[in-house]
Amino acid sequence: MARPKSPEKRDALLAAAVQLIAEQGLSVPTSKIAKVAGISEGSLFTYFETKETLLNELYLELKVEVRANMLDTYPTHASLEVRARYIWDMYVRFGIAHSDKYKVITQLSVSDSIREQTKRLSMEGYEALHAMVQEMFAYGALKDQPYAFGTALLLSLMNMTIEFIALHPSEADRFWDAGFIAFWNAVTGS
Amino acid sequence: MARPKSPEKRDALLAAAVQLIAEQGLSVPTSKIAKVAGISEGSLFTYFETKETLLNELYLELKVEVRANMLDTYPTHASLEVRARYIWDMYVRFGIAHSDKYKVITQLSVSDSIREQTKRLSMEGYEALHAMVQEMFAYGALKDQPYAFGTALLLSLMNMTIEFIALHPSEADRFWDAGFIAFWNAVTGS
Amino acid sequence: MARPKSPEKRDALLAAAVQLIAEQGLSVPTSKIAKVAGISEGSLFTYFETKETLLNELYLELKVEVRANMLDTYPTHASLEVRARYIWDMYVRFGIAHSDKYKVITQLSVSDSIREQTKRLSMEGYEALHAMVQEMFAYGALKDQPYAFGTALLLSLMNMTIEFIALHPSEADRFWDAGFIAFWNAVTGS
Amino acid sequence: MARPKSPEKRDALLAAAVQLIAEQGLSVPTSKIAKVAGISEGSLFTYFETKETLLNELYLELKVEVRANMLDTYPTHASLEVRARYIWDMYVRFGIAHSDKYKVITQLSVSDSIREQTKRLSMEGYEALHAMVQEMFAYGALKDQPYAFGTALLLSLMNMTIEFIALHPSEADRFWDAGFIAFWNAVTGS
DNA sequence: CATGAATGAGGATTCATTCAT
DNA sequence: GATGAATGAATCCTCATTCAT
Repeated sequence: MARPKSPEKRDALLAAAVQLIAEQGLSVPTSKIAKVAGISEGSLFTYFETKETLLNELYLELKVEVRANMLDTYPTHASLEVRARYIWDMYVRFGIAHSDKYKVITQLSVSDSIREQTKRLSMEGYEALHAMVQEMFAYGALKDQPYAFGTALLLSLMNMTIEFIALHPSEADRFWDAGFIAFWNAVTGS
Repeated sequence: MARPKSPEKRDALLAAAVQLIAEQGLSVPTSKIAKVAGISEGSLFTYFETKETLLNELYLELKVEVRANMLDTYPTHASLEVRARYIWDMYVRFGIAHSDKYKVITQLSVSDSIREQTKRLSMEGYEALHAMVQEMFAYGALKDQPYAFGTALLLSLMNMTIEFIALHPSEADRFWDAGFIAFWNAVTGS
Repeated sequence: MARPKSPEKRDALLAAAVQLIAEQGLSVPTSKIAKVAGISEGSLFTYFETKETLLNELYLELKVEVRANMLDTYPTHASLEVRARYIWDMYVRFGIAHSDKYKVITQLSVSDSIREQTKRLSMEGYEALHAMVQEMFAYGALKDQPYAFGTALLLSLMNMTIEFIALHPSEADRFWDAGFIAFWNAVTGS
Repeated sequence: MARPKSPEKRDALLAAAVQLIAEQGLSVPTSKIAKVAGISEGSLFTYFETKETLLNELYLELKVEVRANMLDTYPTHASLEVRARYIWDMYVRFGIAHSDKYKVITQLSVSDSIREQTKRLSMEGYEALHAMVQEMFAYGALKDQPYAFGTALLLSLMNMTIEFIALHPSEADRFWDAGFIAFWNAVTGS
């Protein structure tokens, strides 16, 4: 449980993994990851027992980063719309600014290497967001749905928006706004 | 004059690929696919030059099936809402009824094995859908967006709905409807 | 033993084999040979039981062609030098004019696919040449060697000359002559 | 700091390759080579990136050995005939004593796996021999030919002699001498 | 006889993981 | 701990040959 090993190397490995997976997919050899991280092939396995472990920890780390980004300075006391827009902006901005990390999360999400346990862990800590969604629901046609439906909907529209902007970067602002409006209408419409 | 290439075998290979990829991911060995299809390992390559080709043809075949399912009996002359709901129902139904095919499409979509050409081909034939989205846009806040934004939005919500239902199958109907309403509001809301 | 099958197809197969082996080596697939010959993959095996058989028959055929070329109009009654030069010219000319056949003979000679029996057969019919070599030996330092040594020597110098000319084609005539002189001196020198 | 790459294993692989290629031709599986070398199948590829690389390095190694054998104790200041005979003896002796290596060189020379670069490298370091040939030319009918023609001639006669002796080992000495005399007369005759 | 699909034993190479140094 | 050589199962694909049509 103790982790006496150098955290720098661990981070270097994860960073290398992000870069390489974004470029070449989940099948990148561990040896390549180690080399890009400036670490020996064998040492990778003192930081991560198996490749699968590396992938799971990477997934968690990225999800944590995304969540921190969205929620650490979340304006709890602002108006509903301000808060919703805040979430939207932080997530979409992250997806655009860190397209490699975004891609990796996407790849890992559909892969079969992420354990249930990891998935569960990655979904914790979104209380503020759930609350927000519930508040939004109150006004509209989705009022009887569980908040999880709302967050899934939000996530799906944010992802769609990020991917659409990736294809049409010159009109980023326009789709950024349009996406949010669509979300707002979807959830609050009656 | 020789034994003709048998479409049944081709289909068996594709079906085996669907089953195995849904279960085990894109990394299933071609040998397993051949075995499940009841065909020798080498024969697979008389039907598909490479594994990549198999994957591309599979992708196309599945997309074609989805499209046919959505559009072959599309009620062109029905009201906008009926038509929208028709698309929604057919796609979502397909995703739920053929969760293995649905998973395979998802996996292939994010993989790097699908060629640009294949992607392009898979996007043809959606004119009716584009038209429908444009009609919907006319009424709402998204009126200035390209129809592609609308179809992306539709696709993303249908997928979200399918996946949500897969997690909560006992309440399928409820989320099925909720998803549609969300979509309707998202696109027509002002 | 009877060979009722179309000799044209057999010849086409051998010709295709010459071309492809010269270009790509002995490992050319039989399927390629068949295709270039305009014959189906399986039919190749009605003309030649195995690939090895094809190779052996090809070797023999080429050797026979070379021999015919050298000896069919051999000037039996001409002077020794004229006869020697005749052999030299005919063989070297063949090697240069049919570099593909020449290459194939060379490849087959060192390969392990030619049976002893084939090698033996390919060495028959050189009586005139042996006689000539023996006549040459009479005058010089090699007088006590078996004629086979002389023919080996001749062959080796002709091959060397062909290969040298292949590398320096612009000065073909010069090396052609020089080779012959070297041979003449080698065998008749005292 | 890790286990260092062992030159013994590299040598064992090369030696195994020599043995097996001499016996079975260039198509020996890498797996067999590894097994005979007492090394795991995968390890072969830590010593040689590809089979082609193994073959090229083997070729070079053998050529270097032959050259060293011929030239390392070459009697630079001896008479022309002594020097010529020295070359002849060393090369022919090598060919007879190491018939497996000799065979491998022959096979590789005609194969298409040897890169131009490798061929070029393998031809360096023969200055003494070139000089010797040129000296011999001075006396005879070949005086106007480039020295390369002379070395080609020498090589071709040495190879012929080795192969002839391989077929008639009981009379090795006789053909050994005869070959040299033939060479001497070929090059110095007028 | 001709055809070319079917077969399946290889074959070169890769790669996660282990372990000697 | 760090290193990278060692391992060998696994993978995609090839190809001579057979055989159904």
